[in-house]
Amino acid sequence: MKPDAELRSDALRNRRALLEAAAEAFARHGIEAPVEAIARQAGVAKGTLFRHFPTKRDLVAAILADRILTLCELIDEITREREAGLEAVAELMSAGAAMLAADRSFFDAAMRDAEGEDELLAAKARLVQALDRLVGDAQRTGEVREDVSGIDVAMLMMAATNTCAPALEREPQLWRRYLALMVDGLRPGDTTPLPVPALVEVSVS
Amino acid sequence: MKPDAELRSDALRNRRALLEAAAEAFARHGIEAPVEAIARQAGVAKGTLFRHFPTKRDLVAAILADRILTLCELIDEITREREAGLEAVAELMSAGAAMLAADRSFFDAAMRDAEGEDELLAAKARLVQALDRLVGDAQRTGEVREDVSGIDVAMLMMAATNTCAPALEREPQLWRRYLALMVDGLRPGDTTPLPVPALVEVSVS
DNA sequence: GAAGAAGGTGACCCGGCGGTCATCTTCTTC
DNA sequence: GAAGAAGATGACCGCCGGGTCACCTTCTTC
Repeated sequence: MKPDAELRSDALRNRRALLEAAAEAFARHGIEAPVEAIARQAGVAKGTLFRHFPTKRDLVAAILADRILTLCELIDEITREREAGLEAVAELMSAGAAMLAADRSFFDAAMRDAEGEDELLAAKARLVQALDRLVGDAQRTGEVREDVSGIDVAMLMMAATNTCAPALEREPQLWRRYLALMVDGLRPGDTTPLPVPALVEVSVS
Repeated sequence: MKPDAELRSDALRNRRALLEAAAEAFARHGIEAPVEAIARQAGVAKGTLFRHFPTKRDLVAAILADRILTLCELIDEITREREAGLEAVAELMSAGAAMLAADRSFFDAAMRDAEGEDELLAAKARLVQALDRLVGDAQRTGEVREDVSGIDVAMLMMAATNTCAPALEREPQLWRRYLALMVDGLRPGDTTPLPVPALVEVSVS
């Protein structure tokens, strides 16, 4: 996709409206939100949407990349302002899980294959790096067990919200319960040896 | 649906073939497996499927109820043959998670609203009861924290597999890693207070 | 303000899927 | 073995949703 600067003024406006409408639609209805509805919400025709994003997949990827970078910035902020340790990890997990809970499409999008979507792959790589640093710092304080990685933390965040997803309307905070249990599973001490290595990257064929 | 005994012999045969084909199709392709393919696999026409199960939903419910009752029997067996404690709970979680990992439709089906599907509601109720007993026994030994319930255990089982689901083909055992972390979260001792009460029943509008 | 390029439009196409029904076949019963 | 009830069939329907394209509109540039 062309850089924004090369776009005509009306095209740029439409592109932004589309991204905004898509973000809202995906959050509310999940990744299945029809492109037609997104275009209508943005005040443009379907053809316009497909001019900016040749496939629905591209649109999803654009929004997901943005979300992931937001998370990265949050990690940087926590790293700067909080003391390293389990609390810092828990704070990040809580914020990330809240984002996942507020956006039905986030999990689905995050776990999809991102092959060929460079922007998205870069965002994911940056996230994993930031998470590993946060977790590593916490491990050095002795507050987090040694055998978990940044990706594990991401997986647990997703696990806590995703399982509650169908119940979110009734119990919008339910994920906090399971996140707390999972944070307790990160403590060192009396632990079960982990039987399988963690994934190396968060992507899936 | 009529009791089997009242069915004509050919109808009974077809019904069984349909259930078998559906179980396999749902396990392999998830709940989205088209009814057409199920009918073909069972060697009957689509109309026949809809005679036995008026909606796809009914077919899913029938299979799910069967799966849930299998889990119940497993719990009974563990209760009889193993000593109560965290190990017993972990064994059940492992078996349940393995079932979930082997059947892409299990989670989706389990979290759907079951309103009006009496057979299914009964099976779910029985499962929750059995889980509460298993967990309660373990708590009495002091090996499991006091603030979790049977439903929590079910949720964690689902959380472990569901989050790995997109990666299952690459890493079919990955769920074991997260299940182990979650089991460690069930230990008493240094725990975070759980911020939200557990659900009372596993069903969702 | 003319001209052409960039962008916008929406009717249309297509494939997939759940579900229906008039019609034909098979089982059961006496 | 006749009759009728129960069951099976598969063409058909309607809906949905992603994606296309020939044609029209708007912006930019000189």
